[in-house]
Amino acid sequence: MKRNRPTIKQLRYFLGVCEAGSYRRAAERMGVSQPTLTAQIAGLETALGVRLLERSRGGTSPTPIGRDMVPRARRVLSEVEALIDAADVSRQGPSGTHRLGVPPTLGPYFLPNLVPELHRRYPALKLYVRESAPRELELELMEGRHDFILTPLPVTAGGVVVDRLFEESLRVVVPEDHPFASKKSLKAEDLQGETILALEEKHHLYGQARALSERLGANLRRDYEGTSLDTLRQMVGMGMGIAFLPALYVRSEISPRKSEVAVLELEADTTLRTVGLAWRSHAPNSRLYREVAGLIRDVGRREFADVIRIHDANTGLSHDSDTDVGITSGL
Amino acid sequence: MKRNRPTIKQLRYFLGVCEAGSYRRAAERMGVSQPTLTAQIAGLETALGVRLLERSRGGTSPTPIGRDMVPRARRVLSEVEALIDAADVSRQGPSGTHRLGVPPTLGPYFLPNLVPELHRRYPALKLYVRESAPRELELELMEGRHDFILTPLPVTAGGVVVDRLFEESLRVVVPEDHPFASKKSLKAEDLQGETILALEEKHHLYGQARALSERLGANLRRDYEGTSLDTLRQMVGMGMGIAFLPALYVRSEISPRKSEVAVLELEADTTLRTVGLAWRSHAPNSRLYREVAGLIRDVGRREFADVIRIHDANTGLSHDSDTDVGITSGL
DNA sequence: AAATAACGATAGGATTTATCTATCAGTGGA
DNA sequence: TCCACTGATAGATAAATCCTATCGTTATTT
Repeated sequence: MKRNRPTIKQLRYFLGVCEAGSYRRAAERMGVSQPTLTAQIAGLETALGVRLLERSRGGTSPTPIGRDMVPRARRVLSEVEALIDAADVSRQGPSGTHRLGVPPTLGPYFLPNLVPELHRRYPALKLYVRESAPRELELELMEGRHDFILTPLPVTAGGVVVDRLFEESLRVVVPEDHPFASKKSLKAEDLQGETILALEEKHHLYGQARALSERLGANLRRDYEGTSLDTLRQMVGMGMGIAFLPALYVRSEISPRKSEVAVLELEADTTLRTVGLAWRSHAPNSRLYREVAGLIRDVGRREFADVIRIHDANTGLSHDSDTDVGITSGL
Repeated sequence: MKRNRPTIKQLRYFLGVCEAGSYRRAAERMGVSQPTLTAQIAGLETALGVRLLERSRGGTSPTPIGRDMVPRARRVLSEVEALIDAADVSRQGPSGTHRLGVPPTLGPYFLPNLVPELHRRYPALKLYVRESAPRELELELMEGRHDFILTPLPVTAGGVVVDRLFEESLRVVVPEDHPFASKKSLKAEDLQGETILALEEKHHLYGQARALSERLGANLRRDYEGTSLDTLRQMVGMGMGIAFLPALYVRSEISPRKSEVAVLELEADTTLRTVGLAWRSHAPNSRLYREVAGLIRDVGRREFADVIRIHDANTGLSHDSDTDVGITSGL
């Protein structure tokens, strides 16, 4: 006696017969032949090793054990239906939980503007945002920890599609009692000899600060490194030095009035970092991610026109020319 | 593109690949070939119309939609496992909810002694007891409302197996102020001219009372019929007449001391009714029901030896010689 | 008592599905 | 560049599914 596993089909037929009260009626109702039901239910009975139906002249009704199985079978089928429904919803448009990796230097200041827009546009889509040091984002993307990442460019890994978004300028932040505090902008040579505070090395911002410091003849202070933009701001406020901070952060977190630091622009067009959206070139949702990139540009144009410079959408720029091919056609 | 329904197998393979992180590892782990997984999961993907896995060099991991499907698939499988487990339990021994039909004149007085015994013997078995008028029990058994019935004999319907259990004697119940009240037993001729109270016609007891009344020359009172043994007893207590009551009822419900009625034996060996256990001859659980019949006899011998006469087990007595043939072999 | 009707089971055959082995094609790392 | 790993594909075979037609039994009708 071969004891296979029950199949969904068998359970469907079983319930059909229970509801119809007869093989023949059930067969007609379900659009199959009566012998098919006989065979499938016989298969289910040997699979379970249990007699489920009591056959008689006047029809068929479940045995006591069969009666116990009816609600169980129903539960199986309803779970399957739920699964199919979920898939159907997915097919309508972007859905599921997509994991977005962001650098802590960008996420908290940009995403609050993006998320509501995204939710309005793709109601079935859930975004799971995780912060990681920019250096690690790229690696984690390849490892599959993120589905797509908001990351400083360039991205060096292969098999990754990158969509350039915008360039963010840096601002100079100085203590309120610093001689510069009264100025509006600084010339490049003003910084000579100043002490510069930076984040830890794993952050992209560290490299920028170091390059700028070297070029302008300032001293990068390495004994105290900030672990976040907020601590960096506080270190500046304490008079430990001055810092380069992303304009986006400055705009959303430092209010000009009640602040112990002053913000200045720097007259040097190299004080920028380029941010892009990146995903694995095999990701089945490339189309969605490209649309999200467009959305980010829109939000940037609308909300942050004064602090970032938006790039045009780049249709073909990628490290890997194969774009999305997938069943997910509805995107 | 053919959009079938997903199968349990496909879901199993899908979860297998998700857990293993690669088709090949999953194939090895699950004892199938890798192309099998490729084909089945491709089938699942087209069935759902959704891309579930992201294939790449380093292995395979679920897409965002696929991740949403994982817990759903797991739920389907665990429901199926629960169903299989339930069947396995059933196969160990009698289980499920069996519906026992009993006449109200027997159930409340006999079952309290049987049920605990039954539960001890078949822990997985649940008994759903329903009372019905004896006349209707037989019909309802055939209609499938009961799985087996405790019923007065004879049973006339075909396709029913009957196991005779015991004969229950009747007692005569008279008001306390009745001349008979001081006697211990009555002779047949004592009842001549007495007024006899009985239940409604649909109860088996009515027929017995009528036959006895006719034979002994007593008057059966038809203007007031009792709806239950208790009302009958009360009617006797009020002095409306005397009644024949089942000895089982009398023993469990009428205490000799604080009662407004007196109980007497009748010296006539026709004061009996025969009770049997009956079930449809096609019932897959005939074996169980026969065992229950044995159990009932044991309980009767132990608890009610003074009021009922137990029949021997009848191995072959049935209206329909075909006995149980079924998968339910473990009984 | 015989005909009728309804039930599920069975037989045989066409079709589809599931699975295997062997091989291919792409990709990342030594 | 070659090696090792991934999943996809091709072709063959075994298994399952499902159909039509028919059988055997039982309950009702004539």
